[in-house]
Amino acid sequence: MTSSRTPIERDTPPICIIDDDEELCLSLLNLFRSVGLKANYWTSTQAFLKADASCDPKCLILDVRLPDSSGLDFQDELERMGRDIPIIFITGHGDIPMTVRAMKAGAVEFLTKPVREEDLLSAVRAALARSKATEHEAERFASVRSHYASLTSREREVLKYVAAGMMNKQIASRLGLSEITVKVHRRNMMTKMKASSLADLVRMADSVLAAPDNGPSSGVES
Amino acid sequence: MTSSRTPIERDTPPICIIDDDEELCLSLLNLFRSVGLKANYWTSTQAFLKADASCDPKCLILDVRLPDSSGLDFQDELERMGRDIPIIFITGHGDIPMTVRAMKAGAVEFLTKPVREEDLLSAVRAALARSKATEHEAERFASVRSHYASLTSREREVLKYVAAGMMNKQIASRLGLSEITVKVHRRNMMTKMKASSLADLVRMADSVLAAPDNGPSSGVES
DNA sequence: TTGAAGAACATACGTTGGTATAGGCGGATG
DNA sequence: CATCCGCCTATACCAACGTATGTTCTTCAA
Repeated sequence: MTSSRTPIERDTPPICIIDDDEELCLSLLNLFRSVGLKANYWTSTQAFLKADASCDPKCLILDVRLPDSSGLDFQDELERMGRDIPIIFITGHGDIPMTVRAMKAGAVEFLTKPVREEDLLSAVRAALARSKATEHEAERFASVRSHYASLTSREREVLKYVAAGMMNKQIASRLGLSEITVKVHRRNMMTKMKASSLADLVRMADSVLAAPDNGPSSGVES
Repeated sequence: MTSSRTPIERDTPPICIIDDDEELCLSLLNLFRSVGLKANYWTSTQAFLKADASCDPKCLILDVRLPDSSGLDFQDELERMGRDIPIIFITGHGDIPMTVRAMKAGAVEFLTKPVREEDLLSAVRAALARSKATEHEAERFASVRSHYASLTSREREVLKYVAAGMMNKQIASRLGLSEITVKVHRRNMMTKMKASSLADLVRMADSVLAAPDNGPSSGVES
C-alpha cells in the first residue's frame, strides 16, 4: 500500500538454509527462486547466528549433521534463546529417535535425502504459514507485555484482582485500602494497559499473567 | 473419599495396548503390573473399539502394523471420532515418514522394537500426564458448552456483544432493542451461564465462541 | 383452552463504576 | 532544598449496571 522507495523484494519471507553441502544449498536456492521465494544459506550454525538478527528468518531448513554442532542441538539452542523459528530438517542419515526428538521439539517437517521438491515446498509453505500466525500472536503479546511493564506494583495488584472478577469494594478490603484508592489505581491501570473495556482487559491479563517467566511474584520490591 | 463398594483398583488409569503380537502384549502387561499400572490389551483395532467406551483409555500403546488397519490410520480415525487419547507407537519396521506422520498427528512417542522398558515407562508417564491435563480442560469446556446450549438465541447475541466489551446501551441500539430489554437478557444469560463475574463470563465466551464446530450460527432453533 | 416460555418494554430504586477536583505523605532526583 | 512521582484519601456527581415489579404479545404444547 505505502509505495515508498523500499528495496524490491521486501515482503518475500526469508528462508534460511544451513547445510554444509554447498552444492545442495545452491540447488535449493534455485528451487526457491523458481517459485518466487527468497532464500539465503550458510554452511554452519555459527555463520548463521552472526547474520541471524539481520536476516529475520521465517523458516529454517536445517541439516541434522553439521560441521560445528548437531542440527537437533541447534534446535534446542534456538529454543533456549527464545527464537521461535519453524524448522524443516533434512538428513541423509536420519533414524527414528532423531525424528521423534525433532518433531517433539516442534519441527515442521523431517525429510530424508534425496528430498523431493514438492515435499520441501509444501513444508516451506506450512512453515511460513506458521511463522505468520506466530508473528501476529507475538506482536500482540509483546505490546501487552510492554504496557504491563509500565504499571506500578499497586496497579498490578489491582489488575490481578479485577481480572479475577472482584469488585472495587472487595479489592479495597483485600489490599487494606479505601474504595476510592482502588478506583484511582484501576483507572490508571486501564489507561496504561490501553484497555478499551473490561473484556479487553481480562484477555490481556490472561495472556500476561499466564506466562510463567514474568509472574506477578517478580514485581515485588520495597 | 466415598468408600462405597466400587471395584478395587478404580483410579489406576487404564493403559490400552493394541498389538497382534500376543506374546509382547503379555510381557507389557507384566511390566505395567510390576510398577502398579493397570493395562489391557487387544490384538486388533476392531476388538479394541468394541470395548472402548467401557475401558476408558487414558493411554494407547499402538503397533504401527496391525492385522486389520494401519496404526497410523487408526490414529486418524480416532481423531475424526473426537477421541483424544494420547498414543504411544511401537513398531518393528518403522521408517522416518511414518514417524513424522505419527508425531505430527500428536503421538506422544514413537518407539522401535525391541522396546527398552525405561523408554516405554517414561512415555507412558508423559501420556498419562497429558491425558490428565486434557481431561480437566475438557470437563470445564463441556460444562460451559452445556450452559451455552441452554441459552436462547437472544441471550447468545447479548453474550456475544457483552464479551466484546460493549455497553448495554450500545448492544440495545445494535439489536434494535431498549436498554432495559438488554439488561433482562443479560441477567438471564449470566444466570444460565453460571458466571460469577464479567471476567468469568469473558473467559467462558472465549472458549465457547472460539470453537468452530459449534459457532453461534448453528444454535438457532426456535 | 389454558398455561408455560420467550420476547419486548416501562418505571423506579439501589449499587457499582467512572470522573473531576483537591489534598497529604514519603522517597527519589535534580 | 525543591520538585516530581507514586501512593493514599476524600467529597461529590454522573453514568452504567442490577434488581424488582408489572404489562403486553406471540408461540407452542399439554
